[in-house]
Amino acid sequence: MRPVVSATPALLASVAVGRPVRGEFTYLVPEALAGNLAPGQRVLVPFGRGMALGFYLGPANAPVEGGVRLKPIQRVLEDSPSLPKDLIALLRFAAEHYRHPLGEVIRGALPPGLSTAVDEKAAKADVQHFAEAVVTEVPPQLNRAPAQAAALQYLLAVGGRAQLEEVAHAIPGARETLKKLAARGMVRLVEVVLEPGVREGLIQGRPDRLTSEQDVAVRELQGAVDAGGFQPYLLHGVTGSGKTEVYLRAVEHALSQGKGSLVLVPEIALTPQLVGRFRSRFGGDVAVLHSGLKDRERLFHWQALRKGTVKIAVGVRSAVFAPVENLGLIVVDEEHDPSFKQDEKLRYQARDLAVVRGKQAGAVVVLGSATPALETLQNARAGRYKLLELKSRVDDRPMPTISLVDLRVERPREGQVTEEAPILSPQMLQAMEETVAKGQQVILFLNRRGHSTILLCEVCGLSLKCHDCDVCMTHHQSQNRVVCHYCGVAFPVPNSCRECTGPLLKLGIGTERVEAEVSERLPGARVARLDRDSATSAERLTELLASFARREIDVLVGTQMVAKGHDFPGVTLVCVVMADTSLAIPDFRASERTFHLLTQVAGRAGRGKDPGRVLVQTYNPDAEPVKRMLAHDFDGFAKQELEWRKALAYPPFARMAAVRLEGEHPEQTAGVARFLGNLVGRHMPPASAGVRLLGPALAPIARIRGKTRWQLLLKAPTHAALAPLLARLEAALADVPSGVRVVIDVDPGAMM
DNA sequence: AGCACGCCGACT
DNA sequence: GTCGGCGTGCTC
Repeated sequence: MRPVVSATPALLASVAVGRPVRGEFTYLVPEALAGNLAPGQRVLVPFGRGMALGFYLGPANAPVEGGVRLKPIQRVLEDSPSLPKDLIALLRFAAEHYRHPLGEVIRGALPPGLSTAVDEKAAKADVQHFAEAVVTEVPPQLNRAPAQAAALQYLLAVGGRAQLEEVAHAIPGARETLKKLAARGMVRLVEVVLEPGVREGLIQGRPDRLTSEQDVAVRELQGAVDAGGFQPYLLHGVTGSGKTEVYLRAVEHALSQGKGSLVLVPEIALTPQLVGRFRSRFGGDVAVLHSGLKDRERLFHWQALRKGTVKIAVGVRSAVFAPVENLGLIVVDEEHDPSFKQDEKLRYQARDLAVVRGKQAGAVVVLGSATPALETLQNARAGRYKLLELKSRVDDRPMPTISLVDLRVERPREGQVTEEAPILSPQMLQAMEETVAKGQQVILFLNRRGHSTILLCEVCGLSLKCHDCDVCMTHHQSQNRVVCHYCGVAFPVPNSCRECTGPLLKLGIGTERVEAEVSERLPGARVARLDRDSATSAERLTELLASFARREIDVLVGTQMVAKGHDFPGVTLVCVVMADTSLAIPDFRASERTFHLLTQVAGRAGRGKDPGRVLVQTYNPDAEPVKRMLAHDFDGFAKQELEWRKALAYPPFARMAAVRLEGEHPEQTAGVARFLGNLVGRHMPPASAGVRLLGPALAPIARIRGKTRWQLLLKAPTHAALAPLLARLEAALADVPSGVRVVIDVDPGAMM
């Protein structure tokens, strides 16, 4: 019997609108479009007063309740969907899990060229202009043309070839000058039409021998790629054990099987070597995605990946949404790194989404680290991830020897509190002297910017604090200012106490002060500093790193920027100026962070032919992370830390969420806080569900820019137990006055 | 996010 | 009497 066909119901479409509104919207499908819609397509829809960019998600089955007047889809903006199916699934998951409007999530994942309501446009190929020197030295006939001489000089200094843009940046007006030089035949101007990813790349050999551990890991991964399907791995390899080569081989293998790969790294600027190795190994088959890309380049890479002409994407956390076709492999390098967490808009953890994406796409996922996040380690222990270990370094290089300097005993100088309390113990100074004398390099690590971190009145004992935030102002000598590291406000250094005009003591050390002291105590050494203040731009950062790699610097003083995956073979000594700084932070991950940081920075030592040595100054030699790091005992540390976390039900044994609010008017903010606090109280799941409030209900945690910030912390055994409560809260946010900003942060990373 | 609606102060 | 301040609320 034929089913009764009722009068043709209007075709309905479910559309996510690229505006910060929750939910999906239902639109009528005009007859003309009926056959032309595919999920993932960008469409133009009437929304409110005007038009909005929308994303067609699929047919809508039920018309919405209540008498809403449905509007028709206005237009389809592209023939084939920008969004592949598997990405839609991932974005849906992210929107739901991290409680963010789907339309916004989708829009945020697209390159700028596709995130506005305009018709599809193909990205134009990128053209780069190069200048190449034809001569090898500045000829005398340029004596009377200083500008041309300077431009040519620059070109020769950088190896005879540079991008026009770069020269023009260094020497204003160089574009014209170089044209004149070209007319004289001294330089050649070359136009290079770039294929995706083909950039300057050093050709670096593919080592033909792997360590036996690397070999085991590579074979395992290749097998998993061949088998197809989801399989997550934890690649736990000590620093210098050659994890990158394992990634490269796995990606190579996936490529040979026609499968695409996605490689996530914490920060491109800090990992130029890794990017360089991918480029030189795979050339035009790699798209490198980072925040420095111009809109056009971003669009270009997106489309190249979408079409499948480029099969490998290397990028920062947002690249987890890159449209890699036929995805076979996902790599997350330094998976423990906190920069995989996005802290605004969609508050996602890219490492976690990478695993979800792998599951949805049926891909192999490799999370690699020398010091895995405890979450990841627990997943491996529970058998959810397969464990691959690299316990020895490549070329049989020994692990660096680590020793402690107990600052309670070894006072750097006779230790009265003075304005210029010294920082470097005799042992550390001596080690540095020896190292520099041998022509080797030193890294000095201190996780604090500035000169001194506290300005304390000698008479009344008050310390200088930010007017708006409850934190001490840090003295930055180079700018001759005091700066609030919380809100960024800065003003000239006061020469006396605000309250009683007493003299100010400068206490608490930062990298600036360390740099000054090293320069003073090691007069012959070339000293530089690497932190957010000195590396003002990405170029400046690359420049500093390159200069250190070229051994133009003997001692590099820096914050965590120096700790990440750099490979400087000349570094044989790593000094930790004070291991205790990150331990005092009131965060349940403080200990883990400290261990990670210390291990990462120690791993910079001895990556060349000479053995490495690490010296750690501390006031707290019994602190667990310090003690365990000394013994290279990650497993012992992790075991202890996991037991503690389990006993107190912290992640990875529980899920957490923070509800944070911030408002202009204290009373209004407090009112909203009480309102939300009550709401949570009223809708708290039964005790059996295990959802708990952490600490005092809603408590003010900080002041920033004069606004009080409140926070409510929730802990639950599973995400499923937490989600309904969050949904409840989210629904109530509609009633919150606009003067108060509320953010729900699921699994809030380091916040406590 | 836009972009309205809406109810109180300084202007022709 | 009206222009316009931005608080509040809605968008298929």
